[in-house]
Amino acid sequence: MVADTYAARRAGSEMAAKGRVTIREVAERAGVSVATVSRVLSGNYPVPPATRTRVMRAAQALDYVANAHARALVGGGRKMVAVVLRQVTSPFYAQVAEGVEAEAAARGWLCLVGTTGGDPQRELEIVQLMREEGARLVILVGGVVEDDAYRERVAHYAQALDSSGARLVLCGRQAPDPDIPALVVEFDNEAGAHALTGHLLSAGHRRIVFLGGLPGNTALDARVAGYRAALAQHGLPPEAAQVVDCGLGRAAGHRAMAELLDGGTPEFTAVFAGDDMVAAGALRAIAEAGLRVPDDISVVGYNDIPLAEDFNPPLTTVRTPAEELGRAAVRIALRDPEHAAGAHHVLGTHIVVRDSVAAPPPGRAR
Amino acid sequence: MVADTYAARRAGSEMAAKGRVTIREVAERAGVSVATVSRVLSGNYPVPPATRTRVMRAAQALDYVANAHARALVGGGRKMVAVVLRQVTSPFYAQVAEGVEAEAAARGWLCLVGTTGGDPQRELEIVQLMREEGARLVILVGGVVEDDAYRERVAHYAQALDSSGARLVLCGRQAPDPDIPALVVEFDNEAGAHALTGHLLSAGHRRIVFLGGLPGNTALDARVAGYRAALAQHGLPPEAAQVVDCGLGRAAGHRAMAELLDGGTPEFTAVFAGDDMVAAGALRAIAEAGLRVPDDISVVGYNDIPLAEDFNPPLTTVRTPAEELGRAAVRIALRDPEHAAGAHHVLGTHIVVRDSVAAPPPGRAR
DNA sequence: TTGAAAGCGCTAACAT
DNA sequence: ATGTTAGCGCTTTCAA
Repeated sequence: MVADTYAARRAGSEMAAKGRVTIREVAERAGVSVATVSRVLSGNYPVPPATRTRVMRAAQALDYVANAHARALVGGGRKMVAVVLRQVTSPFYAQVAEGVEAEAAARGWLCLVGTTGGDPQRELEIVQLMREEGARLVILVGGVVEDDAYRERVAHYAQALDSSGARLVLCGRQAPDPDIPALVVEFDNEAGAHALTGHLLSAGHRRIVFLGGLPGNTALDARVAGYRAALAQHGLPPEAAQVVDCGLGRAAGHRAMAELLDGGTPEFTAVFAGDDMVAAGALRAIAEAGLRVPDDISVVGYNDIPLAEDFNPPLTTVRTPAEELGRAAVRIALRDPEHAAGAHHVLGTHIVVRDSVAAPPPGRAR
Repeated sequence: MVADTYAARRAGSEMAAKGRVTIREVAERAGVSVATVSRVLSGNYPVPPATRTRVMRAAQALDYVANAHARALVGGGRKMVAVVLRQVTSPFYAQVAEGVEAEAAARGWLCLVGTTGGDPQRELEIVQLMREEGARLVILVGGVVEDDAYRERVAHYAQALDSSGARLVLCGRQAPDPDIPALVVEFDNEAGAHALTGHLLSAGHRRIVFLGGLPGNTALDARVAGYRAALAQHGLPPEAAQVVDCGLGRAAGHRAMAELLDGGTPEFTAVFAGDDMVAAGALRAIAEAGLRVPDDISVVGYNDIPLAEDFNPPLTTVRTPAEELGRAAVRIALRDPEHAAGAHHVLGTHIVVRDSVAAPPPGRAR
């Protein structure tokens, strides 16, 4: 009596071996050598139609799939790009990842995704893993607090990757040293923030708080710099700048805004949120405080995530073409590998005007 | 005269070979055999501290990283799980992917992500790729139109994966046949839709349109079924059900809603959107038509994506714990591999009440 | 305690 | 036109 388990059934027909079907089994079934099978499947060598068909049939019948590891071992590695980001659920990061994946797939490259949760230690592990896996392109996405440890880490990644023929791309963060063999692709955050602050200023606002600073984070620091520069250019004193370093995320924006509103009607008339998620939190806190946007307070965000248009009210923000950032990263890195090292590309951004900005309320202007 | 290029510099110190550092180089530097190095690095074999240190130092100095392909070839493959989904920018899918990634990472597994854009052909290619790559777990995420071609495809995936010792998990979609060696983890869409429709009914609505049907898609079909069942249970005739098969996505929801509103004030008083993105589009169209939510029309969505709370008004919807879906998929599949095949797990959902539902306007009730 | 050697599945010379 | 064979980098017996 034999139990009719999957294992038992599997062992039955086709004489299927326990593990995967190998090229040798295909060769046997087709009555040729493994070399011939390899040639047929690789398709890079002339093989007479007759044997070709025999081999294909055998492969099909056995449902053979090549072992990518064995192939990579002898062929010098598969074409694979690795994206490393904080989290995939951030709309902005997700779009970048999608861009990378799309561009990679279009060129027949594989895409590996790793998330760090913002932990440098984890980032290091992931990069190591990607190296082991033989990724030829490692793309680090998103801003980070740039301290000495970071600089050293990135220098090490770049050197290590470079010495094994792989390439490092920094997406939305800077290279600690221009001599490092890494390609940088990012947005001009300072210019974007400058323009956006200008938009607020033009509407008549003078007391604008920047919500979501993150000292050391290059992306946020650049936005803060643009904000300050715009204020200064408009003739306002340095003290006019009010930066709340609450960090990013909807929850942080909500909490910080609630605190700001705690003491009754605030002095400021506009809020520059570090990104759209912060803006979402701020919007919510303002509504909870019984204030209206943009009548009582104007709010702007950054990134123009897909749902920014659905906020209440639709959010005025800066469009940073995230998917294009991802696509550009792989396109540039792959187009001209040699020249890419040390290169620095900046992608343009522009303001998207919607309904979250109005003139400050008469009583509180100035 | 020698150009001081990176290549030249690299060739200089350390005698670094052109490619990656291999175990042999480490062995040479440490003055031991490759076997010893392997034993030290694997750590699964007693090695005297003295040699151990020597080897570690050599590996460190050379910045050695093992070749995962070679390791996989001899060691039977790395622990890797593959997630295949339509796109990463959908908030719902992104959350599922994050859950999978998190649970996999926590167990030391690697996570490969592939996107299909909804193309069955591409899905097939990706699954093939994952097989080549030696994924031990392939997770297909999201609903699909379930036709004969689909059934055949999935049966083939499952059989092929199973015969090479890998496992197939269907996340949010059904197995075409319970005998197929695949694990299914999904939500009870019918129950969720039933409850949500009941919520609308309790508020006094009788003319509710379902926006976002997608005939053949199991997830949507189940929601429609729940919607119809609730209507029937409330004593309404079958004709009371009005299903608009516009498919999913914000754009589709917007377009379909705009059309519905084209002929002036509509007959229906509430909208059941197929998911939150459709709801976002519908909300927008309603606002553009000069109508208010929930005063003129009530709207509900499905999935409770992270930003549903920020819609205008905050959206009443069904919470489907997407990240937990992803985590559960890998947890269950890994916990009891043998028993997982053919198993079917259903995760609970619940309504999240916010501000997008009110009683129908007096003049239009009934 | 350590080394030598046999493969893992595949490709690419090199033979025939 | 097709077969034989030498590795790719690593782990793991089997000896010493």
